[in-house]
Order: sequence, then C-alpha cells, then structure tokens
Amino acid sequence: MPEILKLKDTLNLPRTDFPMKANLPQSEPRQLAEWEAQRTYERVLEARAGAPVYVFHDGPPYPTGHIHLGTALNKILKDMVVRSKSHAGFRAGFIPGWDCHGLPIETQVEKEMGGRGSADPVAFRKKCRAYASKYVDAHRVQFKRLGIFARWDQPYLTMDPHYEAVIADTFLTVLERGYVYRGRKPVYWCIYDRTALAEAEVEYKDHTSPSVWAKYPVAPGAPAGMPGPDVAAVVWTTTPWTFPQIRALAFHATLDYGVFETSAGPLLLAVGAVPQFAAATGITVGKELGRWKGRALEGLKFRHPFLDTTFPAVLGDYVTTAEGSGIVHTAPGHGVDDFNTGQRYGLETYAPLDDDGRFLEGLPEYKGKTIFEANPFIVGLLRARGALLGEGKLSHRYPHCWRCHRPVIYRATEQWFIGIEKNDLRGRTLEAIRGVKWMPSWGLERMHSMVAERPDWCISRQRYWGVPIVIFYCDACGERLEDVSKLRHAIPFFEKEGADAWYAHSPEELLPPGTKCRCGAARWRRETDILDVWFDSGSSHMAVLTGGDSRWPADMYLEGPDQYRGWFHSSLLLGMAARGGAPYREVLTHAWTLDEHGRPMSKSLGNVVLPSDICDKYGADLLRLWVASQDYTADVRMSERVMSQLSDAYRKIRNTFRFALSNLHGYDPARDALAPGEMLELDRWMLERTADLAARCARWYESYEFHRVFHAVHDYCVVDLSAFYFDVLKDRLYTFAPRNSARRSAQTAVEKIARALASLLAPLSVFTAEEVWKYMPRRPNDPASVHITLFPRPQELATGLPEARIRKWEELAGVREAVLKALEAKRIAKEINASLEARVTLRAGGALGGVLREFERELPALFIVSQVALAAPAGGAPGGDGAGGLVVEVERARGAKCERCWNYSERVGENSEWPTVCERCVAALQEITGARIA
RNA sequence: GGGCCUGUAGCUCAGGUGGUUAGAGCGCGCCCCUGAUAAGGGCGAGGUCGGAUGUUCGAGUCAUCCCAGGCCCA
Repeated sequence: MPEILKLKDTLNLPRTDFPMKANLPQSEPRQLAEWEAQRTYERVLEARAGAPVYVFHDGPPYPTGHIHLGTALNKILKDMVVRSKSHAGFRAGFIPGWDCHGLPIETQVEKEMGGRGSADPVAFRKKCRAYASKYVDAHRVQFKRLGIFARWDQPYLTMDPHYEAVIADTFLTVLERGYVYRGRKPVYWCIYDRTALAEAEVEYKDHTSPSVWAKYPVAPGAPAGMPGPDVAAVVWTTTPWTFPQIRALAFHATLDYGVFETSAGPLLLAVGAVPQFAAATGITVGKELGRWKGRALEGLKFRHPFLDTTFPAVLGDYVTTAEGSGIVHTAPGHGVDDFNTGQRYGLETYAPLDDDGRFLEGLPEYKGKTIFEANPFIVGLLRARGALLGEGKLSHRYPHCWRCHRPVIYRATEQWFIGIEKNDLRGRTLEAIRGVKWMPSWGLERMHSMVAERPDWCISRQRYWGVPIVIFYCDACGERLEDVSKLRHAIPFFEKEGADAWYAHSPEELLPPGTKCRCGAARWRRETDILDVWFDSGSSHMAVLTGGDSRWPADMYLEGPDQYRGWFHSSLLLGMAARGGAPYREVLTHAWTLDEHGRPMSKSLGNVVLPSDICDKYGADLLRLWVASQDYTADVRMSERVMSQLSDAYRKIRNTFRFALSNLHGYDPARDALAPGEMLELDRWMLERTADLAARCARWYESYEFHRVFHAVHDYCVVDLSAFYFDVLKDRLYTFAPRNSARRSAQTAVEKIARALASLLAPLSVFTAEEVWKYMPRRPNDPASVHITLFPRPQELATGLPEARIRKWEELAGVREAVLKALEAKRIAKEINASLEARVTLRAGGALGGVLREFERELPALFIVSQVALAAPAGGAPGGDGAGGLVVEVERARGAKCERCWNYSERVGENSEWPTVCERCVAALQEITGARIA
C-alpha cells in the first residue's frame, strides 16, 4: 500500500489554483476594481504609444434609468471593436458619450416642479442638468459592469459647456454657409408636448382613427362635358378635423374616374375604388353615367360641405385607389404631400391651430376645441349638412411622439430648416455616401435612398432643455441680425458658462457692444427656439474628434439600424455642411435583439431581459459571449436556452484553460521551453494548427466577425485540444520524468497554445482572459494585463514543420478516428473498457502503410492504447490508395497493467526494484531518482 | 401600402464563382473512465436547406412569386 502511494507520488499530476468554478457574478466586480486601481485602460493606450491610431467614435445614448439588452449589445460590440484593434497593434481609445438634452428629462423635471410654472429658464435648465447627470452616472455604472474599457472619467456630454459651444458654433457655420432658412411648413407636431418633432422623434404605433366618407358637390358653372352641380365627389379621411383646412381635392392624372348613380345620388369617384366604397358605406352603386381621366378633371371646382368656399381639383401622383375613393382630401397645412401639392397650385397653407392643437377660428361647433375633441363635432356637421356618406373606425399604424407616446399631427408652423438642396447638400452628400464603407453593404443603398428622398431638416424646437438657436431680432423693426461674425460673439459665453448663458445674459451682452440694426436701433430680442437634439448628437464628431488620438474623420461609427435615420444621418449632414465631408470612414450596423420567439422585447409582452439580470445570474463575460456567439448582422435572440448553452460552452473553454495551466505547474518558459527543432513532431503540428487558428481569427477580427472567432476558438478547445491533443498528452505529461525533454516539449506547446488562446479571447471574454493570464507562467517582459498583449502572430507559433509532414499527421488523425470506432465496438461487446486495455493491429498497404511504419512508435500514444502492431494488408492485396485499404483489429493488450502508468506491457516485473511497473516507468523512475541524487 | 433585411438539424453557426450521400459544435441517447473529477473520453440518432414555381444535365447556392419575422417609412 505505501508502495502504491509512493509510485503515485512520482507522477506529475495536474496542479493549479485556477478555480474550476468561475463564480463570475462575484469575481467580476473585484476584477473591475483592480483594473480601475491599476488604470489598465490608460496602460493599454500607453503601451501603444507611437502606434497608428484607430479612431472609434461612440454614438451617445440617451441617459435613462437602466440599460436594455440592445444597449448592452451595442456597447459590448463597440468594446470588442476597440479592443480587437488594440490587440492588432493600433492605439485605440474609447471616449464614451451621452446625449443629454431633450424632452424626456425636461418632461420629468416639469413633473417634479409641478409644471413649468414661473421658473426662470436658468433655474429650470439647472434642474434638467442635475437630472441628466444623475442618469449619466447610473448609466455609467452599468456600462462599466459589462467590462467595457473606456475613458469613463472623461466622457463627452452634449450638455458640457464646450460641447454646447460647439453645437452653437456649428449652427452658425451652417447658417453662414447658407444652409439655414426660416420657413412655414408642415412638421410633425406633438400637441401634448407643444413642440415640433423631427422625423427621428416619431414612432409608429397602432392607433384607432375615425374613418369618414363624405361628399363635396361640384360647384355651379362647370364647363360642358364635366360633372355638373348635381354630382358630388367622394372623399375618405381618417382626420375629420382637417375638413375646415381643406383647400383642394387631389386626383391622379391617369386614373379613371366615373360618375355613378347611387342610393346617395350621383357620385364621382375612381372606378377602381367603387367596390371598397360600396362595402364601407353600404351605399348601392348603380350604373356609370360618365367617365373621365383624372387629368381631365383638373381645375373642376367643388363646394365645401359646411363652409362658404370653393376649391379646385388638382393632380397628385401619390393618389391611389388602394384606400379611399381615389380622391384625396388635401389640406396643405397638415400634410407633406398636401403641402407640396399646395405649393404647386398656389394654395393657402392653412393651419389655424395653436400649439395645443386648438382651433383658433372657425365655426362654433369646433372653434376652441382641440383637433381630437373636434373630430366628432365635425362629423356631426357633415351629417347635418347631408355630406356624410359613411363612418367607421380604422385601426392603423399612426405616428406617435416618441417622448410621450401620444399621436402626433402634421401642422404647418414657422420653423428653422436646413435646406437639403442648398449648395447641393443632397448631391454632395450622396457622393460622400459612396466613399464610406458600409457594413453590411446594404447600408449604402439604405443611406443613399434615405438622403435622396429626405425633405429639408426642421432643426428648431419650442422647448427649453437644449442649445438655443443663436439668432437675434431687432426690437424696433423685427429684422433679423444677419452678421454671423457678430452672432459668434456669444460663443465664448457658451464655452464658459454653457448654453445657460443665452438666458443669463441680455442680448446686448451677448452681442458685441453697440451692435446696431440697419434701422438704427440697438435693442435686440433673442430667438427662443432651441435646436433639435439630433443637431446636438450630429455635432459630436466636431466636439470630440479634435485631433491627437481622436482625429477627424473617425474610422468607425457602430450603431443599430435605426440610426440610418438618426445619428448616422444627422452626423453625415452636419459633416457635409460644416466640414465638407463624411465624419466616418466605416459604418457598422448591428441588428435588433429579440426574445426566443423572435419578438421584439417590450414591457407589454413581458419578455424584457435586462443586462443587469444576466450579469447577476451568469456574469458579464457570459453576456459578452452571447454577443460574441451570434451573427449580429441579423437579429439576435436571447433566451434561457441560449444562455445555458453558452454556460456549457464557457465551462468547456474554461476547463480547457484549467487543464493547460494545471500542467504548467513549475514550468518556466524562459528556462524550460524547447526550440522548435527539439520538439516532438506532434507538438509542433499542434503549434502549426494554433498558428492557423490565430491567422484565421485575426482576419475575422479585421472584418468584425466576432462570432466566427468565438466558434472557432470554442471548437478548437473542444475538438482539437480537449478531445484530442490534451487527452493524448496526459500520458506524457503525467508519467514522464518532470524534466524529460518529451515532457518539456509538450509543455512548450501547451504554454504557447494557452497564451495564444488567452489573447485571442481577450476582446470577447475580458474577465476570464485576464483571470487565465494571472495564472499563466510569466515570460520576461510580459505585461501585467492580457489586454495589453498583441494577438498571437502566426509566425511566432509556427515551428517550420514542412507541409508534407503536416499532411501525414492529418492522415494519422484519420486513422485515429477509425481506431476509435473499432475500440468502441469492442467496448460495446464488453471485451475492453478503457482504451489502454487494447492492442490494435493495423493492416494497410501503399502510401498509408508507409506512413504507419514511419510513425509506428508514436501510434500507441496517439490512440491511447497499450500496443499497436502493423501487419500486411488483408487478403494480401497490395492496398492501392491510402486509408481505403485500412483494416483495424482490436484485441486485449498483452502482458500486465503497469501500476504506475496503467499501460499494459509484457515487461512488467522485469525490474526487481519496481516489480509492478513497466519498462517505460522504470526508465522514468531511474531518471527521477537519478536527478534527485544529482 | 413602399424600401431594406432575415429565414440551413432542438440551439448557435459553416456552407467563394450552382456539381459527389448538406457540415461543425452544443444539446440529446447509449457507453467508457475515475490521475482535468460538480471534470474527461467514445459512439450514435437528428435537416423535404421557410414554401411554390421556374432556369439548368444538375440549385441550399440563380430568377420570379408567396409565407413568416424584423428595421425604417407612408
């Protein structure tokens, strides 16, 4: 018994303190504290001093209570991009930002103060600022928890004084260059928040609208051959409140319109719309009395059903018969198509509403009511005048305010715009889009068509929490001060005090002393509108990319697909207008996060998964692995199943590292590493394969295909290392004398492989890679953190093993598979259990037979069996081509089981000093004891 | 309604320019080991490549249409 124990003591069994169980939720916060204490983010940059810079520019999220899974996906991907560039040798920093102005915070502050009340703008803005700061802090804590390396102590905030000054200055620049104009146009308007909204500030949701069919009699005096006063045109609308604002009926030039005899009298409508009209109203439609092309009806006059006015038929190519009557109710003050048509025909842009959406004029039935209140009263008016043909409800997608989630309307108001046609901004932008690398490539077309079709940009908002539009009007004559150099006088005030200066100082203080209007007066009134928040964030490249490690333009912007109309878009337009170029060279887009059934996450569905919950349950590294495992160019799904699968994958990778580390106990690379030429060929082959893996991973990192890296590394751990190489290596590592060169050869390979994998994985699982690094044997000049390392260079891993030898090892791996199958058959037949109980006989001729003879001594270890014999091909056939002729025979191994290495040998017992041990172990023991003596 | 995107085994992914019985890992089932042990190893069963038409000697790969889902817009 003591003898056995002593024998076991002569083995080199695995030994490490690297824990098998990760306990990430507990260990990660400690690691974060350590990185912070050691300023690792800064150390990484210092280590790349003098290296070429890679400029990533962070898109600023809106600071809210907690981050969502999509936010985490976004930030983690950004982190992976920046880190992978750093490991690839670039100096790559990450300056995080937040988009701090805007309505949600303003609304909350209002709520807290019980309405905007009489608070002066400066005090109000101070409150908003405090609120935003609070949320930024909360956000930052959560982002840090995800293991994101960034300049967290110096982020950029759109509410920073300097940033606010840049925004105001950018506005003046685009004003100076002639892009800005003041105009009256229909814009999205929220009557609850009493402000204009940008296209990017509306969201489409289901909404139930009234659906109204009404008729407009033809006005007397129509030319001969046209419908007469007994005929009425049919219109359909879901916005009855626009009846008072109607200024035309729009027809399509090439559609057929007919007058039909109906139970409601002779009616004019598109021929193709008759069925849906009849179905919706229950009106019986009889014979057709006449037919005209829409073009022929242009100019025909109609009477208003309840106002004393007439208006014309006009043409519009947006008219269809898909819905309604094929005749579109046209109110130029309340629709984009309507407005454009109105401009062509010289119609009035009539929008008699106040900011709350109340009618300022009109009949008593609706005057003073809000538009939504007025709907039923206007329908009542139609009914009373006999103009109502049908009425119902329609549930459809309708634009809503993304701040308050209530329906918005189009309303023509006086606003500030950036003209997309000014200085050919559109054409030049379209040109610049072609010079940007869009990933995936469909981004080019998407951005291109968006810019090709977009209207002018409404940049003004009637709010307080933002950057004021730096414009002054003469108090005496109302003229606008046009001298931009005088307007710029306000910028230093912004630099110093932030945009609050606009409200804290008098116009005369903000302007150069003695600034006079052309009319001679010197008293000024300031503009009260502020800029669209998309103008704020769209200016970020000018506020942040100011040189050094942050040159302009950025190498990359990386956001979700919604940013084609958001930040990618506003940044591009401002880049073109203010700097004459696109602010980015590459734009990478990720897709959406969905639940396990492929549905978007929403509170109402109750399927929201929070990053913080994942971190608490699994750890940030697993959340990061989730990001890394999926092809983010398509929608990514989150579920329990996916996370548990990732846990398994993680454990496998972790244990593979653990095995490597536990077999490097006492190994010092500087002292013990073997030169490639001294290594065993199997070990050299594995280093070649690792070099190949490193090369492929480097390419995948370059194309930001993180999921390929993850899968390749995982498969390598599972298939090549755990199931093959490490399994084969156990015998050599455990039973050979510690300093035996064959064992050192294995350790040399294992150390290089583990170190390579740690670096390759470092951008993905940042915590675990660092943990592994701590347990790795140190080499001279090793950095303190794995995140400072460079990716393994294939040429450093490769050992110069000739291609022909590699081919042979691959052939042997194929033979091994055949042997394993044969072993399994014997296991099922209960003839053997452990593979070491087997003796394998291989019969192969030809080239394969030659290879087997060449590697005969390696084969038992490779198959993990005790004995391998080579024999002539079955049936004496010459065995033409390689593996085709291979026959594997398995029988029980001969001899006795060695007590020490468990291999079977006929020579156990030959040595009297160690009678229970095989000849290999005798040699090992002599080597060990000899070394002890020496 | 329009534009764009996605749809390969239960899950996560591979499958240049169309060409043998569509691959991998995980999971699952069965088995082995007990010197990586709340580990490790082996074998095996899983797919009409969303559907339908075409083009072709031949299509997961090309075309058209349809279905489902997503993003954006009307």
